[in-house]
Amino acid sequence: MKEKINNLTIKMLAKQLGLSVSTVSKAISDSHEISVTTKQRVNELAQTLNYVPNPYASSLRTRNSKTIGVVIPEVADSFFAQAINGIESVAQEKGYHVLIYLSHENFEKEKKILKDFESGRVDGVLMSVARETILHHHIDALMDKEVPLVFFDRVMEEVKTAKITTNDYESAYLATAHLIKKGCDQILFLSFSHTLSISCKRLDGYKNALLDHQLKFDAGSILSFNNDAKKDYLLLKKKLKSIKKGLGILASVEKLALPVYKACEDLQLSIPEDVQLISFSNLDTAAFLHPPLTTITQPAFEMGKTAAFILVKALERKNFELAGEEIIIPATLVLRKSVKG
Amino acid sequence: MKEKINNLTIKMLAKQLGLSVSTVSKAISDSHEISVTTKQRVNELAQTLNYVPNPYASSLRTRNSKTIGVVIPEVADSFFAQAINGIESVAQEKGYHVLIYLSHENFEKEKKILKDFESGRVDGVLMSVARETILHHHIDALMDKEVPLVFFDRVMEEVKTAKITTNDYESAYLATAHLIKKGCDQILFLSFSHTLSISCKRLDGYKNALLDHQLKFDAGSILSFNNDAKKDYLLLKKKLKSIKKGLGILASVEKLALPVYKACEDLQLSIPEDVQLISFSNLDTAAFLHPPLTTITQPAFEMGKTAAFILVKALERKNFELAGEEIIIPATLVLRKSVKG
DNA sequence: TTTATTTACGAAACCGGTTTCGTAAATAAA
DNA sequence: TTTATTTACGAAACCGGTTTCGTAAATAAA
Repeated sequence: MKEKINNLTIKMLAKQLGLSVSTVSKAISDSHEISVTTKQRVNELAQTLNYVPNPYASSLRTRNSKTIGVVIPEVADSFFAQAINGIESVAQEKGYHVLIYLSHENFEKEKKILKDFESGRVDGVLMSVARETILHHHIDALMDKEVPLVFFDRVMEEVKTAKITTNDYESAYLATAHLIKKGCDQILFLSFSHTLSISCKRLDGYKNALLDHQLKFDAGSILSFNNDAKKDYLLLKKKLKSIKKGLGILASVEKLALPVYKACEDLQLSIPEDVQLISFSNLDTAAFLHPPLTTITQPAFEMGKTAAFILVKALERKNFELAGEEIIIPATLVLRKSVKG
Repeated sequence: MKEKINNLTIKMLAKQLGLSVSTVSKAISDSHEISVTTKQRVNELAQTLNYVPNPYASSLRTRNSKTIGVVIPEVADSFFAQAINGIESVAQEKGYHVLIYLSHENFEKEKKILKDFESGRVDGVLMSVARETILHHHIDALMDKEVPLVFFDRVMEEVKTAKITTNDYESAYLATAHLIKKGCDQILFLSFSHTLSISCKRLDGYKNALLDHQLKFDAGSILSFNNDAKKDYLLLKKKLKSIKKGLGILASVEKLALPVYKACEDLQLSIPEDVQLISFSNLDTAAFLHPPLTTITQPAFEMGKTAAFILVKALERKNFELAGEEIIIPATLVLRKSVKG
């Protein structure tokens, strides 16, 4: 750790210009109190001396940091990567900085992250909750401190704030109905959580599609993954072994699709002849998988962008109320060969 | 923008405890100057009142922010997403915060980002340079301000600082040799840049493998992509049309692999019968593409982790010299069916 | 010409921590 | 018992901006 060189400050500028610190500060922020001539002199010197203001001094006084915190479960996932892109696009345009935190699906980590935000480190928060998160007192505590928070994708219904989601219910319904239409009389639902908003809605869509098509819903058709890749894989394989032809599978999140490919390969089951598969997924490679994967593709970039946009609006408008804002951006079912034509 | 509630400060704690502000500050930072009894009293009250110190006040005085800046070209790319994971793992462990910036391969954006870092916003920087970046005065300027910077993957040779890379030359050589062994007498090199460190090294490996195997290197075999997906695709298709059987392709970055699949599909060329393909890639889905893609898989997580680790070391040790540190973590050639068995 | 207003700036307080330096009281050394 | 040292704390300056309030000089209004 080297000690930093004495940086150029407003004080030094002021001295060189024969002006007061306050005048220089105001000149730089283009205050109407300062004459055009003076502003020019100040900005010229600032330019030539390469003056870069200290953001933390400013943050301390003004109580805002031009920084937003993004809390997501993971980053190596097409959906979240694309969502970050969307978030960055508005952050960059509006001059905000983006702090990224990963909860790794862990409630304690998520709590710790939000706790830190109570310090005033960020002006606002964009968040997609962890798989483990059931309670929301950590979120409430943050919002009690007047830190605006916008959910995207994985929301907590009980928390009164903006929520940017996809039409999870409808998409799952549509996908399930599609599988039924293509001849599946049993459909496995690969579940990632019993409690996450997206999981519940997708499960509901699946259930209701079954019922509406005179198929019985059977709890045994829900296969719960537990974020332990190996165990989950064995479970899946066991399940697929014991199953008859005409099976459909709806994978409720992206990461559950590849294990199906793998298990089918292992068990010499053909997709889509033996098993038809649809997955929620934003994989670029979906079209080139073997066979190409039929996906429910979420508008990830749009969702991130919208969430960031709403948040920035809340930060910049005096009386913008987040509580009402619930925006649903529809996903699209992209038909490919993992389901019969 | 709501005005923030008056936050709990050290001053208020001090008042309630009948102590001075300095004593409370020292107690909280566990200074040896303070008695155990007093520390306990202070920490107890801090706990019960939920005191969270203002990081910007602290940053301002101590001149460090416990924040590192990460500058990458894009995030929706397996390599960078995994690298971020690696970075986050050490940041989280060591108590650093991660600011993310995307250059979108654009030099001006990269310059602007680094310029902002001259403000002292971050303690150190992790960076993978943009495609467009040729000059490095913006990096020099930052380093002149004693902000340590560590390159990973895409480095600037001329800048004297730590560099975490893969064995690009060897990997490309190996892949090319492998294609030759499998019967390719012409090999296309799909290039992403003429100037990026990784591109040059990978090209060199390719060239030398050709020469060492008595194949002539032909400038016409380098196909330059220009970050314009549509044009690039047409270019590729045109090239593939005019080519005889026994072709090999080495895609020098991940995003150039899918267009090959697409073009081959369009042109009814079989991989690997007509075209054999190897790509630098960290795609999870590589094994399930049609056909499975032979990849040079970079240790993305490790690279991010190592880069962050070295940076933190430089931040925490008095006289740690980054200039010498050049760590090369080898990639692995993963054989799959896009090359003949 | 006198009074009111506007313009353009400066002094000083402030944001909330950290650090330096000074000192009374307690303890150790002579 | 006297002197030196250590312990445990506090006052005040400091980090580098921003903001409030005050005012001389210039200009406008009466």
